[in-house]
Amino acid sequence: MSAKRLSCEERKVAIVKAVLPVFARNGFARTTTKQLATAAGVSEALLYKHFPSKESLYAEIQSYGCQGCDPELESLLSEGASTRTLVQIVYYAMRANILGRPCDKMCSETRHRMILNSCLEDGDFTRYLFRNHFADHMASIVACLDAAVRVGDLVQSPARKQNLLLFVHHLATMIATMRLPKQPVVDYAASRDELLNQAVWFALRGIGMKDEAIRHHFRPKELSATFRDRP
Amino acid sequence: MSAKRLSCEERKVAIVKAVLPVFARNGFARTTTKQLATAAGVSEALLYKHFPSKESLYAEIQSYGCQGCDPELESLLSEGASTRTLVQIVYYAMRANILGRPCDKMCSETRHRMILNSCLEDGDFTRYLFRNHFADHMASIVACLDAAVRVGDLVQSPARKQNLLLFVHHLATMIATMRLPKQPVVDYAASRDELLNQAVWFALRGIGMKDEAIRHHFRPKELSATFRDRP
DNA sequence: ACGTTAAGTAAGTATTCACTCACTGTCTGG
DNA sequence: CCAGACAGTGAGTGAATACTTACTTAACGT
Repeated sequence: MSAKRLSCEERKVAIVKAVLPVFARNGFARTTTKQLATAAGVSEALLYKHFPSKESLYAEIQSYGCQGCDPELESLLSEGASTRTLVQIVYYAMRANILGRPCDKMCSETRHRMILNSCLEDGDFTRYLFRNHFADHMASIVACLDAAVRVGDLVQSPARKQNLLLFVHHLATMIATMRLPKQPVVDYAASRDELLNQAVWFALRGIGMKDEAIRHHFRPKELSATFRDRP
Repeated sequence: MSAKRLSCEERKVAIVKAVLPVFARNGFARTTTKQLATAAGVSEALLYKHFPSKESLYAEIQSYGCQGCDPELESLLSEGASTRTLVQIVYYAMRANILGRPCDKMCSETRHRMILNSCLEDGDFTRYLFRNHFADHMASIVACLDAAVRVGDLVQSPARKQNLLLFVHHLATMIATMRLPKQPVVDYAASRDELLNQAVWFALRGIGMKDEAIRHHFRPKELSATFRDRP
């Protein structure tokens, strides 16, 4: 084997990166340390030089997976609370799950597998992800909801605002889940783009947006172009 | 050990029943044949008398898990296509996932774990479940949508009708998924009943039901009583 | 140049796991 | 009552796997 010599930290990062998709694809128990070593291009022994156990390596990839930056979402949120922003956020969330994020540290599939694996186990990874990535933005998005209500684009809901947003996220996640196996689980009889549009409509109506407002602000083609063009 | 002597078929069924929740909880790879034997109250050797391999036993529990009858849903569907029926079905689907089905061969948690495990693997189980349990009823539920549109309770949706129903199901499934770990993944800041109501509102709005119609047909307390009272 | 440090590995070991075999006890039909 | 069929088990086996040990080699400061 004989890997190119790297510094301790470089090697650690290299291992984590290489190992992440393998763990995500097979789950913890089905992944052997040999597979991990091969994927990282090093010997098993070296794995154990850097990580005391398979478990700790798994923990490492989980925390690595958590520290995702989401520049697109950030810039969306900075645009100020409005119906328009709200629509863009819902579209973006749905798109990230159905079409995949364009520039992402780990691919969407890997992320989904980790989320589901986590929910089947202790839930730590997913909980952390929600607390950090979701909770932070929650306030800004709720502000959008309020703004939309104020201008009459949104009808108040009996549901807690935060839960409405969770529901949107849940829907997106589950659609992605259905596409995880090689042969998709359900047939939506629609292209990815069509499915995306259908899901966004459902979500926007679900949070209480009026049809006129949806039709006015949700222009699939423009939005699609907006996100494709970003770096 | 020495289990009570049963006929071949009885023992087979007994093993499958006993083993199902264990597989569901730990997933395939993390479950050992020893655990399975202990759960079934027999020796590992006997397991192998009845099933040629661990894999085949897993396959067996999957097909066993698929053949679920749903008498409540059946009776709902037989009531004729109407907005009222539609609301009841959405409520029932959501309730079954959030509160659990009252009388079920396997508990809701087991079912969810199997669904997710399946999506992370080949998807066969979940696909089969959709094809058999969902597709059969799909036509009747779509008829309800049509009926609701006809009487003006529902606004037509840009989304395929079947997909609207899938979206409802997805939401329900994901809410249940969040509750799988001992410590729930997200905090909805609501009791189960409140959450159920919030999710039903979201879903009904999502499929395009007008607020007046929802308020008119969705009476949580009555519905709750209806389903609690059934045998 | 050279000694120290640390990255890296080949070849293990102990254990666990899926699966087997040779055997025992018990029901049943004649 | 007994012979044979069959439910059931204890005690394995070989393969795989998580982890270790004893060693090699590249890098670098002085």
